[in-house]
Amino acid sequence: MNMNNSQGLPGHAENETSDLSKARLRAWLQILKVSRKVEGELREKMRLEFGSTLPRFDVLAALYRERDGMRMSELSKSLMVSNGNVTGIVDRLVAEGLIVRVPVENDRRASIVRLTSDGEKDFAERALVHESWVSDLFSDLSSGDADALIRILRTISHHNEAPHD
Amino acid sequence: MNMNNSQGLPGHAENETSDLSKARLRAWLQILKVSRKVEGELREKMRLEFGSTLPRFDVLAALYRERDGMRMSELSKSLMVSNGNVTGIVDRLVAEGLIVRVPVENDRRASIVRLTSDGEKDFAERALVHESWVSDLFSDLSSGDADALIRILRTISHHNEAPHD
DNA sequence: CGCAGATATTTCAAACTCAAAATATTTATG
DNA sequence: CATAAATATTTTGAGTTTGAAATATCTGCG
Repeated sequence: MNMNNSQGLPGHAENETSDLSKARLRAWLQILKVSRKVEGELREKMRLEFGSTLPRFDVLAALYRERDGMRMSELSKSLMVSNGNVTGIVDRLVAEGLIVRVPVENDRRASIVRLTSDGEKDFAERALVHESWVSDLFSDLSSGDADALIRILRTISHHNEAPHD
Repeated sequence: MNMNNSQGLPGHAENETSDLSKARLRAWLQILKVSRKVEGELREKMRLEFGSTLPRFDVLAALYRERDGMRMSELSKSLMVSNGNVTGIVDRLVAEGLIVRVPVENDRRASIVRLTSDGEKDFAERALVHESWVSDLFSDLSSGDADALIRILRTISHHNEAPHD
């Protein structure tokens, strides 16, 4: 699978996992812990305050950034979830009148999803409240630590990423 | 909901969200991104290499740390998922012969779940491979950054935590 | 003892999620 | 043009997840 000591650091060929490997595992478990805790809190607030869910919020947020709309495949790629998953979320948001499916000229396979004016208005309000929830949950995070966190996490998320042109 | 500027820093009563609030939101979005990416990769490897799933691995891991077994409620609290959720996962692991339910003396409502010897053996092997996967995914994370990451994330996960005793 | 409230777990319905298969359409290739 | 391969999306089946309701049991109080 992977060779221990994959950075080529000096060391002897041992079979136990390295200290570095264990530190990385601890880091991952801590990410998971924070992620679950925060998601749990946000989900509950979403439900109580908006009568909605995180996945729906995520779709609205993506469409709010791309006001001209996105294809289903762009949405699923942007949210890092499966294609089939997005279909169901979009169905419900359409039923709620917050988004619409628009056929694409010259490609009858595809459709573009975009916010309705209701969806735009609703999301704009929700986004402000959502940001305040996050800021509250992260109120122990200083500006410097936030920057450090972002920098470190970026090195992880860029792992094995194709360099763009 | 929350007052802007909840740290009592100097500033004027403005309505826009603060730079700090935005930095925290970006930090949260980055956590979410890494978390989803890593979970996705681990889920796929889990499925291909072990024919199993992350939630099942998480339950086995919790029981491996508590060799004497755990109650359902302890499990769900430790994994930060709902009670009903654990029931289903445990049912499947029991069917696979990796764990057992043991009745609790003097409390017929509760049961204790613990690894079978098969479960213990299987998990011990899987845990090593799992650690190597994580270490590979985090191979750009230095020892110092891992420690910094853990420290910062702990300040977040300890937010609003009841002081013990 | 009797029984109200607390506790532990399961069941349930709805939503989310994935991977794979199915469908529909477009593009490329001979 | 025909049709194989590629692309975009939906459908499907299994599993996970939640929150609420249902069950079963225990505890404390009169």
